[in-house]
Amino acid sequence: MSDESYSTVFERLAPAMQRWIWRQGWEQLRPTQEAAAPLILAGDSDVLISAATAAGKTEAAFLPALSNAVSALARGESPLLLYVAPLKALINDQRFRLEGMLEGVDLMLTPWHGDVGETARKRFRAQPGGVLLITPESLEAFFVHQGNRLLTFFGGVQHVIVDELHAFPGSERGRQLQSLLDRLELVVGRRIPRIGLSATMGNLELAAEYLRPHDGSSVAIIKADEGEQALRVQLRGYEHTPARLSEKEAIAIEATGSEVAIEDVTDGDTLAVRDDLFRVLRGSNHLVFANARHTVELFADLLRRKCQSEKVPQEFFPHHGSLSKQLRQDTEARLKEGLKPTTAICTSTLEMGIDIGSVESIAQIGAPYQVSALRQRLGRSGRRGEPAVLRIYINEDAITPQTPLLDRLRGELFQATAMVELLLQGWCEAPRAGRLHLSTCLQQVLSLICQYGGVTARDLWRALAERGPFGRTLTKPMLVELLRVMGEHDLIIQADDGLLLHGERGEQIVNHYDFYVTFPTSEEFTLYYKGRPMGMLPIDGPLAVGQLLIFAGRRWRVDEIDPTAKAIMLSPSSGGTPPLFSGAGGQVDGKVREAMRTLYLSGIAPRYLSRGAKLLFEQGVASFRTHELGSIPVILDGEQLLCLPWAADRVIDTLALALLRQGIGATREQFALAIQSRDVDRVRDALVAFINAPPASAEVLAELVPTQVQEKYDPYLPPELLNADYAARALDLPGALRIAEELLPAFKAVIPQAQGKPENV
DNA sequence: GACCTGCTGCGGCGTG
Repeated sequence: MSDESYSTVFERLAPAMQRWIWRQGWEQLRPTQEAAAPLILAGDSDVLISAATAAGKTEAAFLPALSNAVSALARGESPLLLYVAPLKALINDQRFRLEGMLEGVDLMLTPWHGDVGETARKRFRAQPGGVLLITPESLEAFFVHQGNRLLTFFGGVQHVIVDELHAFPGSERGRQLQSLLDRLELVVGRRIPRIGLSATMGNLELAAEYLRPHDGSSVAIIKADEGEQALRVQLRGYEHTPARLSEKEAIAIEATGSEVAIEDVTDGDTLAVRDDLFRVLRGSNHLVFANARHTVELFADLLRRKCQSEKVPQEFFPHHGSLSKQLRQDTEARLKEGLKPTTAICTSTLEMGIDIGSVESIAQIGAPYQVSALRQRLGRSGRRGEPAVLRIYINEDAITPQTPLLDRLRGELFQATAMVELLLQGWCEAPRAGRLHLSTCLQQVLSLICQYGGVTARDLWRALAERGPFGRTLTKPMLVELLRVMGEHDLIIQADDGLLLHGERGEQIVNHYDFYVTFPTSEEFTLYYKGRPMGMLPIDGPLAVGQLLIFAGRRWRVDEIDPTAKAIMLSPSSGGTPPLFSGAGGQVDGKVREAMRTLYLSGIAPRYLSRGAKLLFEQGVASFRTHELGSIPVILDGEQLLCLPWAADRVIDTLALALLRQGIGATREQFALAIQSRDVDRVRDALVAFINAPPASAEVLAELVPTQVQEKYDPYLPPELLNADYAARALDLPGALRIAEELLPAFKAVIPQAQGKPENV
């Protein structure tokens, strides 16, 4: 950037913003800020700014947007800058950053989310304008409760800033936000320039289409030059070794009244991971990511006990979404202050947004599901100029003559390695497009009725589809069917003049505060110790008084369960197992599977693999070669045919359903398609039939899935719509057809037999 | 073989 253009942009900012820049001691603006400012100042286009964390995205958006607000003030207007973020904590952080920028500027700053008190709300309602920092849910509440005053509150809006944009596409919340932003434009009667702030994403064109549905190509995309941050990776591999005591021995010892130490019943390889974490992480700040909350609890407990037995200060703390706000904030504050060495063992809670400062290294237990998540996690590591450090820990089963072929392939190690390779290549997943989002559509219908006090079907079509974000996938017959079934459930009624109003049930739903949230929430019990809340535990399985569990990195006994208050009283205990939290599986991208195949074919272990990991890698390659999976990706494995399509989970699921439809049992097992048949000819004929006469749509296959209800308002959808929604969400028919063709030659070849597994005669 | 996110308006009562 030349001096001339620097000064040009700088001089166009409001004097108050210039003073703020001086106070920061900035000698120049960053290229992203230079590029964004003229576009935002002009106020006639949407802008998507994509950069790694801490790259000055917030300033790139706010310095010019606030400058526009200052100009409007000077013209005697009352401008509004609307900022939407996915996390309350992010709004609280941004509030303090913006306070400095607003010094000497007559703009009110209003954070607005569920924890914000009535006083601040009253102040904004009395004098709308300034900067409003809000969540999608609280914005929804405005439409529900202030439908006839929206113009008063939002009439002056000049820009909408969407922070952490990458968190939105593909989800219910994402669609809800798109709908609300469009409804806002409908209310003010003009296009409001949108500014999206995003981490690196796999496909910025799709992100732009998210930001401005129907017109993504008009969005100006500004991508920061990430620079060359060095990355140091190590991937450590462990083969399973048994615990010191078997389960039987442990039970026998407990029966005599003696206590069994947790270390004696924990697998040897798990303890080895603990020991390595303890050895390398002690003394500074780190994040250890685990894929599941119970893994977080297990390692937090093992490391805490290790600190105790070694008589050193405690510095390992758990952090996940079911822990109480207090416990989480204590850990966050300890990390941020940086006074005492601190390692948080966490789930994706510490992946995004909240300011915890940077940490020295990142550890990851188990293969991640998405490269984009790995990249986000890595973004937390590496102070300026220092390399980011990543350690991945992979545990695989020990190999015995009984070990199934799939486990011999060391899939988790190869998945983790493939993801690191893709990370190094700069690739990451693109958001999923093409979903119907009928659950969210139903919610928006109810919300629109609140806003306008009644709407016609024609109004709904115009608002949601013609100009709104549902237009790409929602058809008129679908909307008509949705409205019909909403009437059946008494969610809506039609007045004599054709106006749609809330039915009795619809009234109940919109009047409950849960209505603004568009994703489903499970019933959770609060855990108490000495009257102090420790966190929330989702209860799906049986839980009994006297049961032992690990929570918040400690061991507990359940003393009392109060179902009405949804409360569980605990007391400390020495035994316990981590609670199991339920959940559906992740979805791995096809590109990751392809990268795995490349690794198997090359047989060359990358240098960042530890000796143990290299050993597992070589075992995987050996099994792959022994069974000639490179040339024929199908093998007879006991009573089943095991097939390796090297495709996305969604594609394998679709293939399994295609076979199921023809009477052949098939399921996805890890990255394989397990076909419950030894009859190669029959499977080949089924594949040929699938290719030559494919089902008319993925919906035909989706009908075979009994568990389609997943989203909040799914229970209200009629079978056909639910089925269509599920098919668009979970299946990929074109992908499955492509892979079926690729697989077909293998089923024409002589299929080898897996070794090492006893044959049923 | 999963994780995360979020929540109004109003009445009643106590306190400074």
